[in-house]
Amino acid sequence: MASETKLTLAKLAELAGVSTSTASRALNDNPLIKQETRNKIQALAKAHNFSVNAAASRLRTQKTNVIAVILNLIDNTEQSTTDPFLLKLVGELNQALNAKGYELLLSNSFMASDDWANYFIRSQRADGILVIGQGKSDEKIELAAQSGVPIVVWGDAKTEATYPVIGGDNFSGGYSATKHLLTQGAKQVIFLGDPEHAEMQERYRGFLKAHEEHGILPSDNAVCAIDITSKSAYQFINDRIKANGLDFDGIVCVSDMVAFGALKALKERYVGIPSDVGIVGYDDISLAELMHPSLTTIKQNTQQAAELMVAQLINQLDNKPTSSQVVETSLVVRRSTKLD
Amino acid sequence: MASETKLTLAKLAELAGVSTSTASRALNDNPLIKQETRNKIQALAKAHNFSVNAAASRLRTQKTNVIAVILNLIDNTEQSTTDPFLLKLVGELNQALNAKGYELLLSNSFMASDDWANYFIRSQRADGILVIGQGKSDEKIELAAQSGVPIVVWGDAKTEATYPVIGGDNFSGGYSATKHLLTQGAKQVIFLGDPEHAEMQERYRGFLKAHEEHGILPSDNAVCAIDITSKSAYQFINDRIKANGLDFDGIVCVSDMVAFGALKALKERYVGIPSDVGIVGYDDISLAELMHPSLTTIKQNTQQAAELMVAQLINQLDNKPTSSQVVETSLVVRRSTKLD
DNA sequence: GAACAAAATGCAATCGATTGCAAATTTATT
DNA sequence: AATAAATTTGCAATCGATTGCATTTTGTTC
Repeated sequence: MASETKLTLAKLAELAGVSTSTASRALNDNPLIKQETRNKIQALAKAHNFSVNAAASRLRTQKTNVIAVILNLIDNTEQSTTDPFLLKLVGELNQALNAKGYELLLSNSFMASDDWANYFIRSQRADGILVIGQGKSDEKIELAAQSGVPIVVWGDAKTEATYPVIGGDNFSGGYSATKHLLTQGAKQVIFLGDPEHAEMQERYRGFLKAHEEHGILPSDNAVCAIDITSKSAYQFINDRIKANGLDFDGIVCVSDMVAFGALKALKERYVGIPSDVGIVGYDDISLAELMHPSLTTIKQNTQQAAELMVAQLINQLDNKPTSSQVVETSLVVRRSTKLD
Repeated sequence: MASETKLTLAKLAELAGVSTSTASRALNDNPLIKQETRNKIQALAKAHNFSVNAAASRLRTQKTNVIAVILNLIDNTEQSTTDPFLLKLVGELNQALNAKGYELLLSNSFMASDDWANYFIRSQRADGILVIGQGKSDEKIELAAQSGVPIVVWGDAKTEATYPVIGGDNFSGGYSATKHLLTQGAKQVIFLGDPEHAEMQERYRGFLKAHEEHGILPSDNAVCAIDITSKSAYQFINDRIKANGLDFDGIVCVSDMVAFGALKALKERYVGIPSDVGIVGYDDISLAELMHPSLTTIKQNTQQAAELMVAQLINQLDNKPTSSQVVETSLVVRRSTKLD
């Protein structure tokens, strides 16, 4: 139905009886233009439903006002498409970016060649990159960062890196989850998740620290390296009990989804929770409190996370100094660990 | 560090000793150019990490290869940022779009003025729009569609509309959920969700049909219009039982999240599931089977949904005829309704 | 080797907005 | 009233890739 020919700035200017330069400046609220003129042109633009051609504007200004958000999936797990925590974070990033006048281009690490800097930035598709997840290796991230591209990563803030990393305090998260279980009287706590990832590694360190403080040695097979999915967790716990019997009385999980999988396996075997086994999740997704029993977990403030990430990215865009930042992290005690 | 000056097509052409036209055509694999030349230039581009300036290309070609995905939130509920189903759909859309060479610009209905056609399309930010959710009113959608913008909506496919709507068969979903409960012997089934929305309305019709077939009249207060969140559901069920006692023995929920909220309330009151109350969800999100008891639900094939939406959108972009489409919908029976 | 067809390449205009600088207009100053 | 200063506005180049048309190169045929 584009009945009239396309409305360009030039045509709008003509309608207003001014030059395109004036029109352009007026729309951008440039103080060079008399207030009255600005008002008039802005009103006219609104009346005619005019909106600046983004492609042309980006070409000319060399700025897109778009930020690429990359879900950095871990190969061969489908964590990201399923995990509500990550998607929640995407939602929060969307809000935070919009608040600062940016739009969000969504990608995952499977698409978009391996050279992010090239694909997103040099091609002028976006001004900066937000990465969700460090993955097992950070080569792609490092590569992009090396080439001077504005980039911020959600991961473990303690990571030594050339780019800022925003993340919860994983050490303290792992520590307080474990300590909580030990304090409740657990003697054999297992760690459910792959300590190879940067974030998990820190949590595992916290796990060890808590044990140390309690003067307890984790059992030999305390570390259970599994994929970060509820399915893996379910299978693992099943197999473990089948093979060894119930040789643990507490579980520290690396995500709520993992905890749910474990919970299911335990319930099916009529293991009492928390009487026989206490269980702590990570993330505090909205379902955690809906579980039965409700899930004790480590809460990470996603809204704050998103705001910090965006703030650090904007710092880079403005050539200001940047730094890694830690997001609030706290233990939320619920029924999966609490014996009334 | 962008040490060298920015690499443009012109510079690349110079390096290759050809004109920019040839370089451009070579990169686009235009058969006008000798195969040998094409190979050479493509190799050179790769070697120098060249990638075409998207802004310039979009300006010239009048095509962005970007699709805007709008999470059409229902005012004053936060359904969308929390509901895993919707976010899952976004993930699937991302895959489906990428497979067709499009990128995904994420938005929600709060930002981006009210005039979507204007904001996204006329401004040349995107070539088309995918809307997730019809909301309570479709004015914004209708407005955009009226102005001839390529647009496809996830909602109820039976909706009479000028734009194609992709959705599950809500009537049949509501019907089979209800029928299943009645067949299991339920006498007083309630409908948990707001029948004002197009999708829910259809499901409610199915609910009525099933009752009719069983020769049962739904009770007066069978319809429970609540927000589509687990919290509302939890509160509602709590209040209801407090006020009326347990005056129902089956619940048809409009989403799994709603079902979870109801489930929690029931469990806290030691209502037996499914012995006292059977419960059916909708969507089959990954957590449905992890619940205890696992949740009987209506599964909607999100991958197929995404593919259909993208296909219909591309039809519009190609000026081919389009149509609303129905996505596979099936009852998945689990423990929340099945008395062994 | 001339004549013509086919294949390959290049020229130059174009997409639409922005912005440095120059020009025109208005206001202030003496 | 004349000139300087300040305020507004307009001219024209620019961002970088694409493409219709013209031109050159290569190949074919007699």
